[in-house]
Amino acid sequence: MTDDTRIRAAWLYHVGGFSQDEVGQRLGLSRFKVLRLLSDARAAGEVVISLDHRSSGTLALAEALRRKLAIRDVLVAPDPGSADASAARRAVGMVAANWLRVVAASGPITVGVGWGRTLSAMADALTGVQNPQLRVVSLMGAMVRTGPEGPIDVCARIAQVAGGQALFLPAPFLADSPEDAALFMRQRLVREALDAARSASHMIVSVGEGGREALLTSSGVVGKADLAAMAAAGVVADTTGKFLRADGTLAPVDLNERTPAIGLADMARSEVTLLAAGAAKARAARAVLRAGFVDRIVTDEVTARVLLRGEA
Amino acid sequence: MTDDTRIRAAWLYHVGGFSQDEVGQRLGLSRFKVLRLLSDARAAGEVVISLDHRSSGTLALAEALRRKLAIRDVLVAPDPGSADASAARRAVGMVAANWLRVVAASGPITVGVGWGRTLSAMADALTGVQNPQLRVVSLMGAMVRTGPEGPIDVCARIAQVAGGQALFLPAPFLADSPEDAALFMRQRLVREALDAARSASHMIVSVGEGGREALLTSSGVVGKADLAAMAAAGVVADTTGKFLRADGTLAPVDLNERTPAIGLADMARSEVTLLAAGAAKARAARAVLRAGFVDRIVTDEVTARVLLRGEA
DNA sequence: GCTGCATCTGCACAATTGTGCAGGCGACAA
DNA sequence: TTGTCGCCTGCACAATTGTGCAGATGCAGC
Repeated sequence: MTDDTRIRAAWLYHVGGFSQDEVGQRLGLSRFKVLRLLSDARAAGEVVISLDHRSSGTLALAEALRRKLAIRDVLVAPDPGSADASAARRAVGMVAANWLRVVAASGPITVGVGWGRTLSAMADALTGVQNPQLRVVSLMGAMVRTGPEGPIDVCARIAQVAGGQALFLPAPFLADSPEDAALFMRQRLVREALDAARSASHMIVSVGEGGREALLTSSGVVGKADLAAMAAAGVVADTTGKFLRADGTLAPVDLNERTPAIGLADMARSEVTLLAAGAAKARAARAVLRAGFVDRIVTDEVTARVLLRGEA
Repeated sequence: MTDDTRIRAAWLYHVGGFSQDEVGQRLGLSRFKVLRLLSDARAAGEVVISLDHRSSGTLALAEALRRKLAIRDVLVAPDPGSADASAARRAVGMVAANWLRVVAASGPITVGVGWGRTLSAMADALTGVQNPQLRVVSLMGAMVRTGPEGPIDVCARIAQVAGGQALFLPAPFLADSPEDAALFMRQRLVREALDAARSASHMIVSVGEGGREALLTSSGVVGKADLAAMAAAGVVADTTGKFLRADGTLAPVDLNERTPAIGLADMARSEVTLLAAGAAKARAARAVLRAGFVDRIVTDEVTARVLLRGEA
């Protein structure tokens, strides 16, 4: 009913080339109704605009960065202009989605995914994949107060657009003690999920800054005491529930023993794509890159420049 | 230079969410310049909007038609509204492109393609495929005065977006006599192309109405005498250089011996997708369907209804 | 039935986008 | 040097699209 007219309106407008007024006449709706229908359709992902990122400028930048980092592949989204980090996330998300569209297009394939706003943006931009043999596995435990960027949501949304299967890690993102985390990881169902994650040919993760304004902090997952421990241990980045120092090594904090998730060694065995959107992530991204398990980075132009400039 | 600013402007506008005015300020261009840049980018296929066609209405229609025709698959594009046939072609082209995007996504695959305005629309709408192992083969000979809808153009454009390989049939679409056509088909290079075409796992063809206003006539390929012979023999459709009667059998005209192309038997062995855009094509499409080699039809809502209503 | 709450609708107005056209500018030939 | 031809640029104006808001409508709970 509404579903139908929405799609019909979108076709009349985008393919038929009618004005919103004309669409309204044909469908017996007011122009305003059509206006809202169209924006709904865009929000629902029924209408997707996707664009090329291969300008000569970004290509050169990507190649330079690829050489410097000595990794397999670098994709750079053009600078979307605003300092607003959400624009950078959308840009990186779109480029990552276009890449994933090709990778996950067909055949039996397992993809491990992290969480966060950039991965959420990627899920938003992802369309046109139809692969029932796609398995999407969450690489870490779940949050409690979970928005669209939580581990479960991101994983489920990606699986859903492709018509594939989603697998979650049935454990909390952060356990109260290392012993509890170990207990969780011994559970049969958790082990099954972890095994699936370890078999993933591709992993897509993002990076947190480990700071005060980071999503991990603001979402209330890590508390005050943990924050202090992180600062003391020199944590500058976190991915997949692992907290790293600037040199890419695991920081000596018990947090690293308290997150049920796959380990860094598992990631080294898979083809890992790192999403880093926004220059504020540059330092953290550098730390993750130093850890040595990243095969491809997708980032925006500004951040790419910062990474290229940075020492060593 | 221009290439670069065009893409940059597109990102600022579509991803960054700036108005054309603001984009102009950032890039040091006038609003009008930006306006033109954006429409260029759309024309160049750097910006693509694609939309879902799965409304409940068209799904029901598709399923009904699938049962009636007893073929594997039916895709119905929502009615784009105008009686204008080019809108129908765009709609069908977009749906077909979305289907092909999935099919041709990866792995070594050979796809045979026909020609015409609908296939050209499909090529326009096709993006996001990146498969160097894709081989696109033209199923018939070439036209002389060839626009973007000629066999060579369609084939090359599809191959180009995917970064794959295009193979042409190095022969004219129509030879002067059956003997000449046979001579062409004995050429080694022609035989190679035909062999490649026969090995295609998928073929995508459209249908001509065989009438006066058909592209085949207006493009000057068939002359007056041939037209009369076609009328006398009851030709109502042509695909891939074969001219069919309403019952789906080859019409007794020497045209059928004069077109260097793969044969109907070859098509029966492959998975054939028929594109039929616009109700004017309904009769012709019916004839092709009766020939029995079609596995999937992509059509628009209006035409689908006509086909569904039609006798037998 | 009534009340309060939330959602939906369409309007006036604001902003953005698109178009036709006149002038400008460089290329090229005479 | 000059004419002229084609293309590009930006302007005035036209059309389309987007927004805030007031009233309408529906609906659950009393």
